[in-house]
Amino acid sequence: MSSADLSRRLVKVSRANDLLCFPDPMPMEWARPLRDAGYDLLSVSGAAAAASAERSGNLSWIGAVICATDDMTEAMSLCRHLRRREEPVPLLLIVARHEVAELKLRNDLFDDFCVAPLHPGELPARVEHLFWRTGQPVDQEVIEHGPLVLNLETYQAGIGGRALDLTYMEYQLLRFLATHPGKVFTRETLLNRVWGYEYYGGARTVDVHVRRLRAKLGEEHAHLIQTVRSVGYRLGQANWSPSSHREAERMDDETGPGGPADRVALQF
Amino acid sequence: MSSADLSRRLVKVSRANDLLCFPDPMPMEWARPLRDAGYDLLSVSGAAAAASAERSGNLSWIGAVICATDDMTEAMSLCRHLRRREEPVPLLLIVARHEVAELKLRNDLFDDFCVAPLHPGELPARVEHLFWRTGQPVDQEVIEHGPLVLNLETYQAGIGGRALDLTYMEYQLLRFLATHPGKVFTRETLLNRVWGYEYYGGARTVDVHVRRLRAKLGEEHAHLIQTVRSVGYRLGQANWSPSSHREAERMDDETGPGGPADRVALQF
DNA sequence: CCCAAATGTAAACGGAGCATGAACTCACCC
DNA sequence: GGGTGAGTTCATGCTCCGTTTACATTTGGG
Repeated sequence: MSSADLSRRLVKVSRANDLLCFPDPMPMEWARPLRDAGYDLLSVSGAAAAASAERSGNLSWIGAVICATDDMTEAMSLCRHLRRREEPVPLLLIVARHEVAELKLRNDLFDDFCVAPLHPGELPARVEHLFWRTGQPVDQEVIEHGPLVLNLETYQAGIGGRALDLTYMEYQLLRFLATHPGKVFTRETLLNRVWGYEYYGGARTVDVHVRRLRAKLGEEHAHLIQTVRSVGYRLGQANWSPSSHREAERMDDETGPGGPADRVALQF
Repeated sequence: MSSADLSRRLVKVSRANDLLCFPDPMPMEWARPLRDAGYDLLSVSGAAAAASAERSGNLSWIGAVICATDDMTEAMSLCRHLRRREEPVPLLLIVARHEVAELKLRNDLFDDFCVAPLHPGELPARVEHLFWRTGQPVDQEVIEHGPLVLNLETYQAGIGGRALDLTYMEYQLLRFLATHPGKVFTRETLLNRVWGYEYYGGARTVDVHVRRLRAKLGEEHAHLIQTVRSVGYRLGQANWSPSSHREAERMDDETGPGGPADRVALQF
């Protein structure tokens, strides 16, 4: 046994150092630098395995390193599962080069990511930084949109000071809409992003959940979720020209009526 | 100003995103993918230069990408400076491989980091994720044409600061015309491109929609959609020749008030 | 000035798309 | 096993808006 192994065991006594890993087994290429940095790895084969591990009371891990280079679908499923936990843990995703562009709309599923192939030192450095900053108040823990408040840590929601008693799917749907206020999402997009890519169900499900959300928001705020006919739904009175003032600086030599000067930053 | 510049100013799909960069100039290797992703780069040579830029009121940047591969000392100095700002901005650090281990003790100086050399797509993806998790609103994609503003994400439209309540087909038609300003489209072309290639319907449908659009644009802006007799419709360059359709039609021999410089050659 | 073609205008029909209420499935718990 | 609550699906009615149709108006050529 190396001295590194020994010190890891000594450290572990005082602090839990377990990282949840995917897939099972974790490729040695990444398992080794993590182990060398003093972490213990608990590999799981997917979301189901993680769930059963949790049910059996094995909840000691303090973070997750998910490798999505081989099975992106299962990796994303696992990410989504981990995000549902009452006590979310820092989640690091490893993706292949050609899939970097795919991350764009899935930012909510992970806290940090690596691009494979990567320098051995990067992985533990990134985990370290992740743990450091999750202890910091950098990340937003609430989403506010007008009278609407979503607490991402406690999975609570409120509107106009009143608490909203939302179910899980209701919360997830509202949260997703609220993370991109104003943007219109098709039902299909919502099913993919909120229900999951492996979900196959009717699009009317979205309608029903929107309806329940509106009911719980109350008549006063029901209009926060707007229907865009033939397209989908969006949250709220989107202020759709917040960048106009920046644009105006570059267009100050434009002539003619209706120029940026008299354009107001409107909110509807 | 060239005609190309004019048209670019009138119509653009904008993501106004200024990033502070170090060093000056930013290495093309990283500047290019960031520019390609729609960011504007403001390079500074160090903390002092950033400070003077701030004093001169140039505070438009919304994030910073600091490359520490060449001058780690100055880079760290710049990081510290940015951290002292009243309104902190997301800060991404680029370090060389052999310096990854150095980061451990400086976690507080940056929000995220990259290890050089890196995949070109990683940089914008990381910036994107950084903005997402720090709660920065991602700028919306809009099309502007004079007083007309179309928000592609929210399916909203406005004219001269006033919101336009458009139906789905109205919006799609206006959007298509606005993405090719000045170009004349036959009714058949519009039916194909806006309604769909498999659409079989009367050409008068276009007329009716144009009429409704003009009505909603208001008398002041109704001329934005111009009729070209025996041909079709176009979204006009009415800023400089609002009085006469005839003049706009005969662009070949025109000697009008706008001058040749303003004549837009760009018919795409 | 007249006529024909092209376009503007108004109204009405009909269907697509959505809200709504209720029933159904499934998991979990006492 | 009954009960409860969440998620999903189904059926129905309704509103909106895209399309058509008919008619008025404009345009341009002879």
